[in-house]
Amino acid sequence: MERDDPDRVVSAGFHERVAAVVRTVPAGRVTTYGDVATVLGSPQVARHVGWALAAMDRPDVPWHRVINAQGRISARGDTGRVEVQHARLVAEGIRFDASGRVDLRVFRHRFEVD
DNA sequence: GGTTTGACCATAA
DNA sequence: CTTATGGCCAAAC
Repeated sequence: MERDDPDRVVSAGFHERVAAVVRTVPAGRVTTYGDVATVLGSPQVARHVGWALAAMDRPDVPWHRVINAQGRISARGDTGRVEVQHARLVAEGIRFDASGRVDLRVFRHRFEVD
């Protein structure tokens, strides 16, 4: 990471691009890591999307609207964040089924596809 | 500077 | 449904 200033969030170009994309997701909608990665250029960088989001604690980035391709909230070990993310999505109108999954057919945001 | 890891994904069994 | 595997690439160690 940037060993210069821990306070100065991030300056990595990748993270910034991820932030820019995630910011375009409107409330009441969700997107997936793969989708964000695809918009960035390659669907294979999905892992980095999640990785980048982990470094973004800024309020201007709706990171909670980013879930995995299975319509589920991902949290490798840190379950605390999952509850917050789930609560935020529900508050925005996202509906989860009994299995805790989101219907991507309905809530998945399309990135300006013509 | 090589190895491990990771908020993933698709596919196979 | 779950588990395993390969892939891709940047950060962390």
